[in-house]
Amino acid sequence: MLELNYLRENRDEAVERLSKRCNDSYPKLVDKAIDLDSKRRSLQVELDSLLAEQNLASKEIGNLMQSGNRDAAEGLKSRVATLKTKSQDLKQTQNDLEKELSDTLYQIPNAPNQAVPKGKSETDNEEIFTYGELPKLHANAVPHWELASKYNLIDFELGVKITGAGFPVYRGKGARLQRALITFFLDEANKAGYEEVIPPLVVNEASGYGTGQLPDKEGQMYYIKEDDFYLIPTSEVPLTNIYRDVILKEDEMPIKHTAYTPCFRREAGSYGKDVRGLNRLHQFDKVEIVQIAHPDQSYQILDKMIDHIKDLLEKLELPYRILRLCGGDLGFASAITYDFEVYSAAQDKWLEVSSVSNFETYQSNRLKCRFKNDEMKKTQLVHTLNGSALALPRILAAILENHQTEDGIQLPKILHDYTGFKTID
RNA sequence: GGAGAAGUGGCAGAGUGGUCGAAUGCACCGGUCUUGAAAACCGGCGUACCGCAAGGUACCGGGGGUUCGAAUCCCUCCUUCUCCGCCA
Repeated sequence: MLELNYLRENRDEAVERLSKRCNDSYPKLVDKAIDLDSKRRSLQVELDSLLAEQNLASKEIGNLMQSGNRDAAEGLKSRVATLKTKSQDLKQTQNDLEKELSDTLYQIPNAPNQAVPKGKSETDNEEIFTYGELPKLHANAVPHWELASKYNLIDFELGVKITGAGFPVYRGKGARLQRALITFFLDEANKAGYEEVIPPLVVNEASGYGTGQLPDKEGQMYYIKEDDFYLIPTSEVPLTNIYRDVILKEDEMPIKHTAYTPCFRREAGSYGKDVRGLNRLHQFDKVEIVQIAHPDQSYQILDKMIDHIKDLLEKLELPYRILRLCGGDLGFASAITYDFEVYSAAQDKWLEVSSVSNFETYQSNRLKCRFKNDEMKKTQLVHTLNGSALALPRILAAILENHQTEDGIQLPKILHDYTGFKTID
């Protein structure tokens, strides 16, 4: 969530930045939060002095008891009892205020960075970079789900039988290609200095709140009722939560982690178009990169993460474009997001394969992930960033579709050593 | 799953109702000494909120309760360890 200090001291700037999201309700929420906070603070002052008086009186009672002055002690006791009733009342009011304040803060998304274009929907996203020629396919080219079945790479129906729609079964060269891509992505991340992690695929409620999936995206996660656990929708959740309630040393940063994990998403409400084949699944594989960064460095780091992903896509010989998301399309917790889309030729579609974001202090504020600032001698919130590098299914779809020939699928050179085969035919 | 024990500052470890935000040791930071280092000695050394400051308030696994007063007593949840059972 946004920092109260920031809202208090830069109210107009916050409202201005939030306006990029094109939602009228935010200024009101900001003012409500500021108002609740100031009430809470003045209440705190009142409560503190009341408690100070109680504490003092209690010590005095102790002294009186020891010196055998019972009557005086009893007198003070009743005085304290009055104070206590009052302070308990105040405490209750304060708890209510705090609850209302945090509810309000949870409803305010991150304030977009200055570079984020104002806009309502994906049509307002800004294309900032393109790479590669759009491939010209042969006359009989088909979409990936047909290729998958033709070459026996993925069995969608079998997945329906075992589980349900959106849980494909990869097999044969399909499974091996998938594994090769995972290894390739992890190797590249390792080379770039990311420490590899194998995290839990199931997280508790606190972790869900830490990275901002809860409370707003509750319905998007699979939930295990008996244990109050959630299946991860992305490894961002366990990776970033490693640093929940942690105070780092300044020279430990930036911290860089990568992980391959399956990701689980209910995708409630997105049935219908765009769900064919690998385009949208309930379970999919992803390699993620995450950084915990010094606030002064996070935007440089964001650029490096972008370069890392560009490099992956270019090595895979896939045409792609980078979009800077407009305010309306920006994720709730993000200050700025770049989406990478590859061109999937047979569908004639751009498919999102990566999303790189700087969350600034929005997540770290919830996570309470801070560092000791050596100069200022203060603890300060870190910046968190993450990006997909990369999401597997759509990459697989694009590889199959773009590299198909009359005689089979020619794999990009970089993968040959990883797969052990060059073509699928 | 059954039985028992325990959770205190970065770590170790005291503290069983009052002056305890918490002894002590180690680690860490600053200083003295030294050509330099080590050792020794001196000082500092949790987080958050309010305050110009002095200072105040909260926090001893989480939550709740008893009491004028709780790290200390009670309830509950979580976690860890030991033993038994089960199992990859």
